[in-house]
Amino acid sequence: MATALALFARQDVTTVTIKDIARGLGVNTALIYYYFDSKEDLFRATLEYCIDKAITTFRRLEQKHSDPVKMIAAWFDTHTEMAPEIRQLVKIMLDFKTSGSNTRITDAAIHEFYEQERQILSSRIWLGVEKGIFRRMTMRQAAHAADIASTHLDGIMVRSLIHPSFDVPTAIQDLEQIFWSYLGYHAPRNNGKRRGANGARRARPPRMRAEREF
Amino acid sequence: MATALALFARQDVTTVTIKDIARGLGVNTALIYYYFDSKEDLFRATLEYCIDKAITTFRRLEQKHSDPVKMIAAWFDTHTEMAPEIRQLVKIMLDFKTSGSNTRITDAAIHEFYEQERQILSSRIWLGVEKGIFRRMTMRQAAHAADIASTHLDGIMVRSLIHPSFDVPTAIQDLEQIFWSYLGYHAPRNNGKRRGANGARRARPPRMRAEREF
Amino acid sequence: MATALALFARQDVTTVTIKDIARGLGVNTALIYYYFDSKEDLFRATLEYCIDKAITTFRRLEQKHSDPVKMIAAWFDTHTEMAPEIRQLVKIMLDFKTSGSNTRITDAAIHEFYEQERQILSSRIWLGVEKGIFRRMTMRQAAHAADIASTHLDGIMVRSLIHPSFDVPTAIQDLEQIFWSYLGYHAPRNNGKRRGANGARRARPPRMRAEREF
Amino acid sequence: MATALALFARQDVTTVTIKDIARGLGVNTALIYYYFDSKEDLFRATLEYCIDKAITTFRRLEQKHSDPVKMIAAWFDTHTEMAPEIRQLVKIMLDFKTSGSNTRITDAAIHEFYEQERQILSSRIWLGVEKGIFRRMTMRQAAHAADIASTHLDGIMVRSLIHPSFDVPTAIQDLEQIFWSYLGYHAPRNNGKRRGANGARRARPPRMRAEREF
DNA sequence: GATGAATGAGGGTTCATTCAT
DNA sequence: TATGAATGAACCCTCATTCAT
Repeated sequence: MATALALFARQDVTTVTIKDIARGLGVNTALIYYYFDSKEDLFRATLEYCIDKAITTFRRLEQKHSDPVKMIAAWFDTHTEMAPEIRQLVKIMLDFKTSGSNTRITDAAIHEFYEQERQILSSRIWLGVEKGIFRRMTMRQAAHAADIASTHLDGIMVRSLIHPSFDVPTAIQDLEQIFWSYLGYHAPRNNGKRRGANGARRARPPRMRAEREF
Repeated sequence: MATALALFARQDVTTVTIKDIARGLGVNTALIYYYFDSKEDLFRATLEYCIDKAITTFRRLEQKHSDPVKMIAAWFDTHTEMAPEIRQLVKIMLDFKTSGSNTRITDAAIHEFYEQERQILSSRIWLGVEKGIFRRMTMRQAAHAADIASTHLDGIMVRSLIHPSFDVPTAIQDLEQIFWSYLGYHAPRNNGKRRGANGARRARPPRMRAEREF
Repeated sequence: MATALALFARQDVTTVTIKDIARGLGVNTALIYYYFDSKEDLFRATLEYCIDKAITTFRRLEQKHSDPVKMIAAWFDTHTEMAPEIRQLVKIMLDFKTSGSNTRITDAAIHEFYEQERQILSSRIWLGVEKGIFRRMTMRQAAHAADIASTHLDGIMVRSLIHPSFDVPTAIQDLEQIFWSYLGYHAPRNNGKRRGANGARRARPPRMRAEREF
Repeated sequence: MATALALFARQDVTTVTIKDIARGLGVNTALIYYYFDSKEDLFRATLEYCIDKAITTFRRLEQKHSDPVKMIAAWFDTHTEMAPEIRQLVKIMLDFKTSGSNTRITDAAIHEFYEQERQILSSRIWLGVEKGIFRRMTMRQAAHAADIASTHLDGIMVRSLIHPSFDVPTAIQDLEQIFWSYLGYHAPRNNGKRRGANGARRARPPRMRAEREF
């Protein structure tokens, strides 16, 4: 599935042949049919495998960080670090939708993915609201905020699919800034400590004055 | 090309056959080859036709509205009204990118599309900055703001491709609100007058308190 | 269909490949799919074509001979002359039955074939009964007599499929003799005149003494 | 082989896969190759097994009945009772002939089957001739008579393969009547005693007047 | 302009068969 | 004996493309 994933992410699903996948694995074509019923079955399994991986990653973030701000920051960082994988996922979900194969179960998996993302994000946003870190809002609004961030991230992924030179890390950073502002959270002077090992996220002068917050 | 466009938008480009298109037109398959060199050529032409249409629409907006706020508002409205077409365009650009056919000329067309969008938007943002309607920022920052909005719109389109029930008008409205705020523009009390004939954009209670405006 | 028929008759339907048929015709494989939907469709069409041919032959006999004895004799002669074709037909009907593809329409064609055969034969038998040439019997019994002859002929065809050296002409001649006897018709001294041009039906010493005529 | 036989009889030999047979047995595919060299080998073995069963049945009849009339009557009864098995055998012999695999040894088995049948039948016919029960004929003619009955039976089996609703018991009864007549044997008034347990063989009014005996 | 007929290349899938264990 | 995994050869079918008319 990992091999298939790599190919599905690069080319169109219909352009990837079973033979390509078999060749990528160094095995015989028929062997794929020993493990999967059909190309569509493999595609479905790959998509689900991919979604599972993403959900697991999200869940780990949730367990690691109890502080809302830190978790959300880590969530953005994860998207920066795993941009290629998430881009793959978005692309495959799109392909799946237009491939005509509408297995109920996979629809459910896709739905689950976005649902999980929303839950994890919105629950932490809500925690921040309760703690008085973020501006007052309803739970519904917290979920809505999560959706907006998630939608924008999809946009970033698509842009980077269309434009290979698109600067994903910066775009995510921009989104993050807007997001903090949207939550009414004034980030402490970014003294460079919060940022993890991710070299991609280079220090940049704050683009907005503190008092105006974009 | 219109017929091809409709099919390309619904299914994957590779799953649309020349015969499908010919059948859709009620003509013989071979006739398509009388007008286009190959399937790829047709695809390219269709993409360009589609992009031209979009650019023309944008240009018209520019000519119609000299006021920055009105033009930008109209730009959002256009995206709401023409969501299906724009979704098509995004989908086709994605397909084109993953179809392996990297004609230089089409790459240019795609680039041109985003460039036009950015120019139109950013020039008006800049005008607003100069007029003191929006917060102070550099030209570069104005262009950046345009990019952020454009990226988010792509995200909305993708979401609606993945999730057919995704509420595009509301998502665009949310984006618009965030965008005004980002520009430092405090919209006058939305008294429902600005909204055009678009029934999809139903009146909704303001989701945010005026004083905070997220 | 004639080419397919020849191959279907020789080998198992499943062993005949589309490529075999195309090669037999000197055309490209894909061309077969230009005229037929699938291998099964071709098979079905071939079977129907084959049945039509047989029915046409029978009908011609009926129109040619008004005399019951002559028509029935001609009917046997036809089976002798066209043994290869009829053997093909029987084989293909069998294959069709075991191929799992149970198109209603083809079932109907097979049924039609046997029905036509019975009608043609039994109507002439009945005419002979009315004329007093054959023994007295009901119309139902006439139809039954036709069935018995037809079933035996199928047996002859199968035997010749299993045993390539099986002597079909003699077997048909035997059946004919039994049949005349069954109808209570004592053939006039077979002076060799009745037999047609068919060299296969060589003159043979009468196997039975005239007075007993089995 | 019994499992294979059941499958071969239902579907075309080429459509039965080794996996089908293995699944039917609840064993692994490779195990079949532990006992048989190839699919063809299995097919051959199955055919021979099937033929052996039939020959054994015939031999038993021979040993059981010394009276010619009784044995021949029992022979017809056996065909009525075991119609499904014999139909299988005929079908498989046909399939074998058209499968292209012409193992000498299996040809011999098929030949042996018909030879045994002819010997058993013709020897009893001859006995009847010698005893004066049947009309006078040569040994050769006795063998020929056996062939005619056997051929007709094949026809009956084929008919029932093609037409599942074909009335095999009645067809065999018809054949039997014709056969007695052919042998010049005037059956005693059928008082219902001779018929065995076979319910399928319902009493029917004699279709022929005694004095003419068709 | 427009069509019916024809083709070559290749894709998904199946299946008899083998091999290491 | 028995199995899971692996393979090569083919088969059916599709499709972009061409050609004669």
